[in-house]
Amino acid sequence: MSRTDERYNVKETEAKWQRLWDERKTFAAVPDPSRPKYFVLEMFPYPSGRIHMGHVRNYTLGDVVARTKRAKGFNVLHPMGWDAFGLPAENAAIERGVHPAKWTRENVAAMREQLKSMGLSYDWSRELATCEPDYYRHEQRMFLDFLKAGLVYRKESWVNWDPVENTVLANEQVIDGRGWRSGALVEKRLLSQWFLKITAFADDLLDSLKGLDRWPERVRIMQENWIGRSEGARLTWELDGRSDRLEIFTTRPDTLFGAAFLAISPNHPLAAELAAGNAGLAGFVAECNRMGTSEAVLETAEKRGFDTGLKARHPFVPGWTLPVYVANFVLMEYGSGAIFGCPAHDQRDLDFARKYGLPVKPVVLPPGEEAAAFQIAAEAYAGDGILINSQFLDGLPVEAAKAAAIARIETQGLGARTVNWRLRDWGVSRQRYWGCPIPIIHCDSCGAVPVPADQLPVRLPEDVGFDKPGNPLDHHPTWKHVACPACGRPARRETDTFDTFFESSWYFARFASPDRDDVPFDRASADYWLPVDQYIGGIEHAVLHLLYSRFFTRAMKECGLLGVKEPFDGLLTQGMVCHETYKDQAGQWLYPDEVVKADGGLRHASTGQTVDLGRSEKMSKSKRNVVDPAHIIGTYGADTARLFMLSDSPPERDLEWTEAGIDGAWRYVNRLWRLVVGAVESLPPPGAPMPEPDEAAGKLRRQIHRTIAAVSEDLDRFHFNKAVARIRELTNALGDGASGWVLREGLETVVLLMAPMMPHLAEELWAELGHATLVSDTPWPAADAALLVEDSVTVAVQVNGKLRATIQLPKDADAGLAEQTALAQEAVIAAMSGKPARKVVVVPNRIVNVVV
RNA sequence: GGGGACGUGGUGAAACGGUAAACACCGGCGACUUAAAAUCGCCCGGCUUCGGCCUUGCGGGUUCAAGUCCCGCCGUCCCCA
Repeated sequence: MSRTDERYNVKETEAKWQRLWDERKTFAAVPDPSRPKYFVLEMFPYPSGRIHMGHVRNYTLGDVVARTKRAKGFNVLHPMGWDAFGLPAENAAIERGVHPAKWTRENVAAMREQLKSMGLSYDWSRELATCEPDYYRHEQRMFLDFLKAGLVYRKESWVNWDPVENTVLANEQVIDGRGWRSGALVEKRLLSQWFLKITAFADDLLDSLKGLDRWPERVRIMQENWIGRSEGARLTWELDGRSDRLEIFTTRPDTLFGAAFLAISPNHPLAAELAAGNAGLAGFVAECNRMGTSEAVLETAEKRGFDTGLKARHPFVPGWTLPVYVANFVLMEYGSGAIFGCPAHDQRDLDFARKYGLPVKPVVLPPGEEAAAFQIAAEAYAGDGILINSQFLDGLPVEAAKAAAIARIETQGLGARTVNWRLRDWGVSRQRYWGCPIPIIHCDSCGAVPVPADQLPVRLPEDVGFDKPGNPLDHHPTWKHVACPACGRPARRETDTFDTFFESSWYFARFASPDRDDVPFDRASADYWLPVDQYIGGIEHAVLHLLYSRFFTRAMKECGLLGVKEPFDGLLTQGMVCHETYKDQAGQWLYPDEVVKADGGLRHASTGQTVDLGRSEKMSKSKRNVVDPAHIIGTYGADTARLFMLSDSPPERDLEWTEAGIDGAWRYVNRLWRLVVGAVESLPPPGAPMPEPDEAAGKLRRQIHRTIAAVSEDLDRFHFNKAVARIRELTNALGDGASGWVLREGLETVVLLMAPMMPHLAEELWAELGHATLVSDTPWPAADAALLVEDSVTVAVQVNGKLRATIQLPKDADAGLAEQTALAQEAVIAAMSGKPARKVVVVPNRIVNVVV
């Protein structure tokens, strides 16, 4: 029996190499100033208990980057950990009676095994879990550092309160105004909560986006929009019959002479004051609050207002007064909670003015319009133009008019130029058990007192019950009762815990020195490893996680913990893993393995019932269109799963999981194995001197080295699918009768090039090829520059832009020869049909275009 | 409502403004098999009078040359949510 009749034993082989990497600590990272470092990090997972295809894709991408950089001589740090605090653990506790700590630790153990079966090149000695005190103690310390640095404050803030469960709900737990579990109508409650001053860095967070040139443009745009810088002016208006003034914010001070009304938020203090003596207004305010106050609701809801009866005096026109409305589209959180409306130049204001019969006076004349004839009908004009009907602003273009208006506002002491931000400070208090305790003690006489450093960490007590609704920390018999660190009198611990984004905002830095228990990380290690050179994860974290991490890094820098301000130098956001969806005749979702293909249609595997095929969507439990990675890895092996993740779609695009695709990858794994194993005996030994290659061998060598060059470049640019295609091409060529020295060179090249993608198979074949070393310790192959130059090139010949012929020319032939050869082609002569060439465009080594 | 991305064969996709469809998947035909699977080989955008002609969502534009750049539509998806 020849060796090619054997089968590649995936399970045994993959386990063998995983064990060996582990024993040899192949991927342990040690700082080494003599080598360039490379920190590659994938977003760490929430330990749900099982990995899903999204993880497989994410971690495969990261592993390819890590292994490639390693082979290219970088000192690579590639760690993994667990984002281990969060709600699902508490839900499991309530629903199944398992303690969150136990549930989480068991999930971590299970997922670690699953990740290990993927053959990822992690330095597992740096593994961390955010729910352990040796991790969260440091963030308690940092929180107190931030407090000292003036980056933390406490204020009253609204929360969603579930009156049945006695608990605070996250926004996503409120569905149609009701608690997701209890179904009770959710109330708004004011609670005192901790905030991190992310707005203190708003300018820098925005400006520095420009320097993040290895981030996807769309992530930068999303952050830019989220931060939402707008320039404008604050301006106070006098009110008839009142001594106080009303301050508004506007981005269009140039349109002041087109103002038709003022509008204040239903939550504005003035609205509350007026509502007290006005039942109609009070009703309107209550109605607005029921509707919700998110931007989304405001944007789409009908614009409505309530005339307060108050009149505001125009700052520049004596005797001109404007009505003051309470309006449902004005946000208290934005600007000063009050605006002026200019209907002619803002669509929302125009709709409002039409509804309430307010005047519409144009003050910006669009280019090409006549001032006398220009009118606003159904659409407001928001574009640039020249000011009219505006006294001292007349004749100015919009930008100049803004400046002039602000100058006048400032000289008259009515207000000032202002920059306004959409970004709000980060509320980090959560009324939850399974999170990091906020290290504060509340004392009736001393107020909120930080827990002294020597009493950290404030450990989360594990002896808690989940039978009562509400936060178990509140019900704990002893935990919260402590002496005030300042005065010694009885006091209470803060029972809120941190938002879980807190943990993920600095874990990348902890990886630099995860064993230090005295400091979050040591400065020297952080200085060596940070920033993360390549961060990889889902686009869903484009705003919050990435922005919080950028803020945290700045805050840590300000506290002297590290020297960089941007945590992630490069960012790759991978697309989703999708699958077709299936429904039976009753409209129930079906799992893919419940469906079989039969006579051109789809049928239920056991009942034979017809199955309806739905569109391909992101794999999700609710639609049941999931494929379990453990099952795939168990059947085909990790390498096959990894190859499929890389081969069909570029990483940032969505990937369609198909049975056929995984089969195709599996066939390639076996084909390559057979090719190598079948050839090994006929090959010269490793390192044998190269004989003079014949023509076919020379041609193959050129292809080998072209492939090295192309794959290297593709991997650098994360064009993994193209790299796979190039490797497959070379594999096809090697199976085409090559032998001897060149075949060895070709096979070794294929093995080395695909090693980052299919590391187990690569190690196995490398050993088969007679090497005693690991592929994982073998340098990346170098392309021989001499073999990359072609002496002859194929050049396309066009006539009037249409392809008519191709010609062979020596590389870098001069334009004269190219033109002469092109014009001599029969097909070219025919296409020119006797007309003279008016012009001949010659692009060397590419194309000749004859224009007639 | 605002912001963004995308749209190429039956399918996933390639293509510094320069020969559209590389590499695969599906499908078809053949070889090897008692047979099937596996494997190997060939074909695989459309039309064609076999000379060619047409083809990158639709309509314009820039250019010697446009899938690629610009403008306007249509559609899908994502973000603000």
